[in-house]
Amino acid sequence: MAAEHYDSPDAETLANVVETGLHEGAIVTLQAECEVEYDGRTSGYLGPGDRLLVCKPDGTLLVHQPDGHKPVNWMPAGGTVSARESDGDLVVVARRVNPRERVEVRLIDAYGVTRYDADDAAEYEESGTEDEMHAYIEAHPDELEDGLRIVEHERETKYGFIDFFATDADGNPVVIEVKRIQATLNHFDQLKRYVSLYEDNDEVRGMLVAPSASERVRRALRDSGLEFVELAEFDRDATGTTDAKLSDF
Amino acid sequence: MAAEHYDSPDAETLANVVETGLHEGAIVTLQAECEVEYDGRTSGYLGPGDRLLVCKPDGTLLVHQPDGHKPVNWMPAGGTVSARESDGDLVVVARRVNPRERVEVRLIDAYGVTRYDADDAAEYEESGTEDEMHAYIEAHPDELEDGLRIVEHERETKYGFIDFFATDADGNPVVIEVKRIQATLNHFDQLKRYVSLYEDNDEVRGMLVAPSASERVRRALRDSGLEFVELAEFDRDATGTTDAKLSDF
DNA sequence: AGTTATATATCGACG
DNA sequence: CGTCGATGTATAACT
Repeated sequence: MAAEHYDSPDAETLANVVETGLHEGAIVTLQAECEVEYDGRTSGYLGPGDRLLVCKPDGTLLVHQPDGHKPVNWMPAGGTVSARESDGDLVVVARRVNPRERVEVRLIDAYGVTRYDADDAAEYEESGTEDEMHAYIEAHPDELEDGLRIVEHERETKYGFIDFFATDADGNPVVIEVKRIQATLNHFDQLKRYVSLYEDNDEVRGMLVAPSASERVRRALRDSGLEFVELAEFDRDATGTTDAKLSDF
Repeated sequence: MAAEHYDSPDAETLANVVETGLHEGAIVTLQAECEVEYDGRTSGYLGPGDRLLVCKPDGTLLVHQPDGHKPVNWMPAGGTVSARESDGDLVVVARRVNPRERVEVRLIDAYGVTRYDADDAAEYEESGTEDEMHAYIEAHPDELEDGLRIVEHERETKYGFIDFFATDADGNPVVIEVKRIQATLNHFDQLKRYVSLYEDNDEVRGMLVAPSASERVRRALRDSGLEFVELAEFDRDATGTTDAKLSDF
């Protein structure tokens, strides 16, 4: 059996399942009333309540309340998760060094614990990312503007990487920043920063490529002499980078 | 009992526990071999493997692999999670409308399922956030520069919100952007955008306040005539906004 | 519902 | 190990 469950475990069982399970590469989940302390980049306290704890062998710890996508407290992978008894209660502690931080969960009442020896070699295959949008633009620069020619992809400058450095039909340089999602003011900022590298050249153009942009962003671009180009849909298959086996649904 | 566990559940039991549990406000966790499809903002496929599923009554669905902080697939709160039989397998589907997206998990082999009627009224109390840093600066502007006077907090402009609008000892205006973490190029961008609103006024200063900044960011600031002010530690208690009951540890 | 900015963001790539 | 930029970012605040 890949999963072993214990109902209403005592502190000793809990400590054993957590410590041994994690050491042997299993995921350990607990249902328990608990209180939580965090100290690190900020600090905080969560009073007693029923939560779901997930401990992974890579040092990940998640504390989930009944609502919401994000764990209320957590530790990312890379640290250590351990369990010890303290005053008859079990205390689960997750730590890491960089940055130095700690999550401490004191279990008041454990309803259940499950050791799960999960075997998973699969990797997630994703399609429609910004990388694919780049590949599509590189293959179809005309979609942005007639006569546009890509000169360089990911050009490094002292202010960061420019998505595309191109030339237009008249041979003038064009700095291009590409976003997969609706353009924001920060994206405008980013483009402006890159264009500012060439401010001694009046001929240089700046182009923000995205599926959409708010009126405020469009105005900011206009005010700075920059351009917005809408690119909503791009043929994901045409890039040749997709190989996910998606069944039809 | 707050938690009910079923070992090696059949598809009917699974469907019942998921549907009934979620409907009645419980968290449902599953250990199962499964494959996952996502379609929405992007699309993707995850081949068969052992994962932990977490379903919450608010429509949250999490699919966790054995490693890593982030779920490999998920649905945020606000949608619906449902379970149905298909070809003898159980299929868990999470959907939402805005944006329109769907996660579909086909269970190949379920090792265990737990219904958890969690009761949690506590709220997380946090200290050391950027809000508190703002409160500290508002109470102690001298920490940034002698004679500095805060004129306005969160000033709205056509290009977004300015953290602080202030005047220096000489009465010149100062635009201040505050970051709780090390300053990045994006933060520099943001400050520069706000300062650009006053570019007709040569006297206006721009100040980026953060615990640290990379050399690249400092150079970018210098090149644009903007200033960096280091504010690493601020007395969290002095702001009067903390009321978390942190036990000493 | 749309926009803006924050986050204990996390994560990956690159130097 | 630091820095930088993407993320199906999620989330809160405000319009």
